[in-house]
Amino acid sequence: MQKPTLPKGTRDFGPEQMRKRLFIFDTIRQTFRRFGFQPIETPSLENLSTLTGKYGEEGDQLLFKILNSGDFAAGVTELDLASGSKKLTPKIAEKGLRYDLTVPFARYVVMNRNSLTLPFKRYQMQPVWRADRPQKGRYREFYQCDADVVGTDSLLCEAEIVLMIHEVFRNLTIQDFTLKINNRKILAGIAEVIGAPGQEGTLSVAIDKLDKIGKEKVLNELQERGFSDETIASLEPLFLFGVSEPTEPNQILDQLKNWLSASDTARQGIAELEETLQLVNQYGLSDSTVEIDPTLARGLSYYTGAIFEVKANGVSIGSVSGGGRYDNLTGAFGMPGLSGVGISFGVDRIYDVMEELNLFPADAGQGTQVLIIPFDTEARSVALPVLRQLRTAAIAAEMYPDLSKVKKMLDYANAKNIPFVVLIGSAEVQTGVLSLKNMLTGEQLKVTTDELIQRLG
RNA sequence: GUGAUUGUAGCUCAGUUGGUUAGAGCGCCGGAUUGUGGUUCCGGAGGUCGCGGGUUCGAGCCCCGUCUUUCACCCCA
Repeated sequence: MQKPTLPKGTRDFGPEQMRKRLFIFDTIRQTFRRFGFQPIETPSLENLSTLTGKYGEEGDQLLFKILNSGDFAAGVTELDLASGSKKLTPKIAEKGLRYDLTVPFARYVVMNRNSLTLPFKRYQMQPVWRADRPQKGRYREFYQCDADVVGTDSLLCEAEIVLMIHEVFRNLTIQDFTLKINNRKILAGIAEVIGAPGQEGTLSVAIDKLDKIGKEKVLNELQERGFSDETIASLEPLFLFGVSEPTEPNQILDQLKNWLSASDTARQGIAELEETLQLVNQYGLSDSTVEIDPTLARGLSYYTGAIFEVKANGVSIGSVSGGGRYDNLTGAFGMPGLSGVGISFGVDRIYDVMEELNLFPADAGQGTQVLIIPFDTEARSVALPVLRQLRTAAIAAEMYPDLSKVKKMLDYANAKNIPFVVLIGSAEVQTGVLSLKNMLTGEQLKVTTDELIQRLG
C-alpha cells in the first residue's frame, strides 16, 4: 500500500471549489454567447509538429510530450541517443498536450476552411498544460477560456474584446482591474526609430519588465543583449510614459505620434489603437478603464497587432487575461493571409483573485435546497411523490437515504448547507401535512405540498 | 531549466543538545437526548513522522537521494 499523490502542479477540485469555478465558467460563457461566439472543442492531444515552433524556444521547452505507444524505443539507435534530446524527442514522442487554445484553433480553422463561414467567431473553454515550475497562480494544468475571431482585420473585433473584458470582470464583481493595451506595430516602430529595426523581439522582452525591475536594469539588459549606447539613449522618450500620473489615452497617443513620426509601421499601429478606442467610446461603455502602455510586450511570438493584458489590482497574482491580434498563425499550416484576434481568460487565476478578495457570492450555484427527512419506511412512501413534485418544479431536492437519528440527518443538512428541511413522521403521514423547517432561523411550520412548492419555488 | 524553501493525525500546528509508549486545538465517531441541528458535558477512533537509503547502542530531529509545497529568476493564464 502506498499513499496516493498528485503530479506536481495539478489539483483536485471538491464540490465547494467547483461551485465557485462553475460560477466563473458560467459568467464567461454567458458573455461570449452574448457577443455572438460559438463553442467548439479540440482534443487535449495534438501532433507535436502542430505545437512546436509556435510559442518561441521557451514555449517549446514547456510542452508536455507523450511517449509513443508500444515499444517507443524500438527504432532508437546509439547514434540517436548520442545526438541529444532535441533530435531524439521527435523519434519517441509524436504527440503532445496542448499548450494553449489559440494554436489548436488555428489548426482547426485550416482543416475546416471549406465549411467555415468567415469571419468565424468561436469560444473554447478547456484545460491546457505547461511543464512549468509551479508557483502562486501558476499551475501545470489550468483552464483557459478563449474567444477568437478569424477572417477579418476589422478593428471592431479589438473593440469588442475590450468590451468583453469589461463585461466579464464586471459580472464577476472584480471591479478593480487594469486593462492594458498596446500594439506590436508600435514596438516595431520604436525599434526602427532608435536604429535597431527588426529587433523589437529582444527589445520587447526587456522593456516589458520595466514596471517590475525599473529603468536602470532594463537598460543594463539591453546593453548585455548588444544594443549600442546610441540606440539605448534614443529610447529615452519611452520612459516618460506612465511614469508620472496615468495620463489620458489621447495624450499618450499624441506623445507617441510625435516621437515615432518617422516610422510608417508605428503610425499605423497608433492609428489602429486610436480607432479601437474610438469604437469603444461610440459603443457607450461607461467607466472604461483602458490604459495604453507602450511598454506592454507579451512574449507569445505570434502576435502582430494589438496586444491586451488584464491584471487585478490589489493582489499579487500575474495577469488574469491576455490576448492580441495575429496575422499569420494559420500560415504555419498552409493557409496564409488570414488575420485573427482573440482573448484568453485564465480561470484558475481569476479564482485565486476572487478567493483572495473574497468576491464569491454566497449563493453562487447553490446545491440542494431542501432535504426530506423520513422517520420510517411509511414516511418514505409519503415523501417520494413530494420529491417528484419538488423536482418537477425545478427545486433541487433530495431525501436522506438511511433511516437514522434525526440529529444525524439534520447534521447532514447543515454540512451540505441545505437551507430547508421537510420532516415526515407518523403525524405527517396521518394528516398529509408536512413540517417545513428553516435551518437558518430554526422556525418550523406546517405546510401542504403545494404550499411547500410555492415557498421554495 | 537555475537558485532557495517546505513536509509530523482529516485540518492548523507543538515536539528540548539525537534518548522509553510522538502531543494539542479544531474536525470526525459514539453517548447524555428511542421526532429536532449549529451551545454544553462525557467517552472514543485516528500517525509506516512524505518516500528510500545511510550514520548511531538509539533518528521525527543528523547526512545523501527522491517526490511534494512555497518563492525568486525565466516565461506566462
